[in-house]
Amino acid sequence: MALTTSAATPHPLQTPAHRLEENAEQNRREILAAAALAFMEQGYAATSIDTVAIRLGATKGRIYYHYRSKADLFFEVHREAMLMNLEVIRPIAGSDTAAKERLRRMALAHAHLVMEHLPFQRVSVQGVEMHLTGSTTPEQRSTLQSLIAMRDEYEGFFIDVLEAGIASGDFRELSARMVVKPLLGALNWLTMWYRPAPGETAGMRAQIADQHAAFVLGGVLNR
Amino acid sequence: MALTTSAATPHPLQTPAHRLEENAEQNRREILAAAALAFMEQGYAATSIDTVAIRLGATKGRIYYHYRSKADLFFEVHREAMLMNLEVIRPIAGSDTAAKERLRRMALAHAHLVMEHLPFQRVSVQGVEMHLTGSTTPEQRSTLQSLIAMRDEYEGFFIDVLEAGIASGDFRELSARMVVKPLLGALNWLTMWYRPAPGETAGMRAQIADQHAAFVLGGVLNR
DNA sequence: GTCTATACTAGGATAGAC
DNA sequence: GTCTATCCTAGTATAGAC
Repeated sequence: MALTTSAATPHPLQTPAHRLEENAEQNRREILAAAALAFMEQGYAATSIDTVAIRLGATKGRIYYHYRSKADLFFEVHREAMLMNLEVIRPIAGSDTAAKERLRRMALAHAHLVMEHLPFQRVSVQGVEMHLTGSTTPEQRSTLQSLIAMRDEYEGFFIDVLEAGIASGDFRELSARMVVKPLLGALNWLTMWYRPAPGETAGMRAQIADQHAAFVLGGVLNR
Repeated sequence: MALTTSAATPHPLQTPAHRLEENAEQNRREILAAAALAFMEQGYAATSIDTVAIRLGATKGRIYYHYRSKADLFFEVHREAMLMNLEVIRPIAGSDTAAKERLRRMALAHAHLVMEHLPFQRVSVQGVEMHLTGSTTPEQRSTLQSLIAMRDEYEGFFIDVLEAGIASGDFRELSARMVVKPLLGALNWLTMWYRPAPGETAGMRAQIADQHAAFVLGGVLNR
């Protein structure tokens, strides 16, 4: 091995800036994924930074260099999950389709999101129950607010399609704000029991997603 | 105040044995209720025995006298919740009613159970996600097994009525084992968002329960 | 039966070496 | 940028007084 070549982390002067940022970005994503996995398996409170680090084949130091605190790490995982979901659902919610079909597609997409990004989605559900109210810094509180705003926006997409369907007579005359809870609850419950089977195919996930979409659609349909 | 009268805890020789046991039983129930509340608000891992004790206006000593460990305390709360649910649902599930109506009543009852015993039910949901697999003693593992058995029995009641409805053609041709997940998920999601409003009436809860029962019934109905 | 005092450990977070 | 070493608090659990 040549003594003059750089270590794993190249010297800034030898590397274009954007390349560096890519690496840093990649690094952070790797940490987030490991954290999401740990939070899914043990829950936020029971997860130690050490176990996340070990998962990465590293030590605390690496994590604390990139994230101020365990709470911040959790928030980043949560934000990542919300951004992902909004990005997928927003175009479907905004599409010019009958409420019935639109809701079916949204439910289908959400079920797929949950199954295919399970660790992040599990964290996102833990975020709902999050009990960080006491010990958070004012800075973290504002982060928490923005996460809640994203969640509200997301729920809003479903409320909108429900109201459209009620107005058109496709759906029963129900309270959209109320029924959106069991609707998303049925889908999010996947995070509680679904774990990918060893040799699972996309077809098996599609079947689960179909069943769930049919279930929640039936739940609001007029007959 | 007479000097000869007993303190809060009377001497055994002055009190009939069954009376003593009632007091002990009452004492444990009080601890369980405080623990359930704390576990609901902060989650199992983030709850300290100290905070449960403070809630009781007592100290750790009182709790550790009655329960060996925090895990045992959690298990007792969980068991209490499961016993409660089984007791309510079993007779409905066993009643000689058409599947459609039977499921509606079971869903209604479950929704009411969740709302009216929220702390215990929230713990029961936390139990599903429970990650105690590593650090439990063999004794605790067997307790955990019995809790899982109760949960399976409970879920079984819903699977049975679903299969009856499929056989009779009232429900769609779906996999009962699969659809029971979003069904109970929709109802259990109540533990995530429902909190009794300050001056809440039984009528308001009945309305929520009705909406939920209608939703899950619609989810499986044939059309 | 409940309290106070205390032993003991895990884990969040930081400092400084490399 | 990551590691090692360390500080420090919080919290489980127990012992012994009352």
